Amino acid sequence: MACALPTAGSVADARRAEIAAVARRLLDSEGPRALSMRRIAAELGMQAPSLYEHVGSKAQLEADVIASGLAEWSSALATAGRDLAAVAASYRAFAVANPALYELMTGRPLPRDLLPLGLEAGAAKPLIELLGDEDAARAVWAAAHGLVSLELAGRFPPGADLDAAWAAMVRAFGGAQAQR
Amino acid sequence: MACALPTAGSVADARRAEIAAVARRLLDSEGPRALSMRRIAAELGMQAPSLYEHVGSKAQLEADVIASGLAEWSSALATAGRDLAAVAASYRAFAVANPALYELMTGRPLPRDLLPLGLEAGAAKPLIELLGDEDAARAVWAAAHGLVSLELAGRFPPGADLDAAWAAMVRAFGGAQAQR
DNA sequence: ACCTGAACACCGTTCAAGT
DNA sequence: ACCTGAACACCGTTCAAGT
Repeated sequence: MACALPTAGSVADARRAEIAAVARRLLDSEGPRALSMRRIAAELGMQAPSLYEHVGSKAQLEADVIASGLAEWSSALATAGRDLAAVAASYRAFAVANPALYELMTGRPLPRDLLPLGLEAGAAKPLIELLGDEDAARAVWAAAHGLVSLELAGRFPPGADLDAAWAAMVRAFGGAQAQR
Repeated sequence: MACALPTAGSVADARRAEIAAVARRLLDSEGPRALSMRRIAAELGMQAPSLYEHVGSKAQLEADVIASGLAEWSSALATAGRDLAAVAASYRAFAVANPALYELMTGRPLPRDLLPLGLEAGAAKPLIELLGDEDAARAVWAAAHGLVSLELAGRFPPGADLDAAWAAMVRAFGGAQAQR
C-alpha cells in the first residue's frame, strides 16, 4: 500500500520526503541513469530493499519527484505574468534549466493515481486563462512542449535558430490570446 | 566497427536487415520492453551475444529501426499533398498507428552518426517547402510533435477534444502558409 | 518500525572457445 | 564467418530474518 486515499500521492513521512529529495538531487547532478533504487539507497547509506519500507515502488518515488517539480514549475510560470511571449520564455527557461526533471515530468504517461489531486489542473489553469480558449491553450502547450522536447533531444539541426522558431510560434498564437 | 564510412548506417548484410525487421515487429506487437537483445535473439533462435556479429550495439540496431521508420514515414507524409491540415492529419495518423515506433524515433536524441546521410533532411524538406519559412516550419513541426507526444503519453485530461486542439493549431499557423 | 542479505528474473556487453 | 556459454556489472523487487 503506497498511500492512503484522501491524500493520494502526498509525501507522508519525513524519510519519504528525504528520499525524494535525494532522488531529485541525483537526477539533476548525474542524469536519469543515476535514478536507480540501488544508487539512491547508497546515497542514504542503506540497501535498496530498505527503500520499500518508505516508498512502495520506484514509480511512486518518481511520482514524488514529479509532484515537487510540478509545484515548483507552476509557481515559476506564475511569475511570468499574462503575456504569451513571457510565459513561453519562462516555460522554455525552466525546461532548459532542469532537463532531466522536465523529461521525467513529460516523457512518460502521467502517473495520475500517484500524484496529489488537483496538482495537474492547477498547473494548467494559468495558460487556459491566458488564452481564453481551452483548445487553443492545449495547442500552445503542445507547441511549447514540442519545441522544448525537440531542443532537449538535440533534434534540431546544429545551425537552427530556436529563438526564431519560438517567435514564430508566439506570433502564430498571438491572435488567439484573450482580450481583456 | 559497426559500419563503413561512405554508407554510414546503411544495413550492410541481409542478416542485419532481418534482425532490424524482427526488432520492428517485436516493437509493434509487444511494445518497447520487448526490444531487448536477449528477446530479439530468442526470436531468431540464437543467443544474445551472437547479435553482435551483425549489429555492433543495441543503439545501432535501434538506429536501423529508426531509419526504416523515417523512410516509411516521410513517404506517408508525401501522399498528403500541399495542404497544412492534411499534412497534420497524416502526421497524427502515422504516430497513432505506430506509437512505439514514433516514441523510438522522437523520444531520444537522434543518433545521427548511425543513420544514413540525408535521411533526416529529406524527411523535413516537404514541411519547409509547404510553410515557406524555415522557422515557421520548425514551430509547426514542434506543435504537431507536441500534440502527438502528449496524446500518446495520455497527458490530456480524459474529456479533452483533441480534434479541436489540432484544428486550433492548424488555424494558428494557417496564415504562415506559403502562397503559390 | 526499520534495516539487511540472499535471491529471482531480468538488462547490455565482452570474451574465450568452439565449428 | 558465425555461434555458444560463462561471466561482469548492472536493474526492480520479494522475502525471511534480524534488531
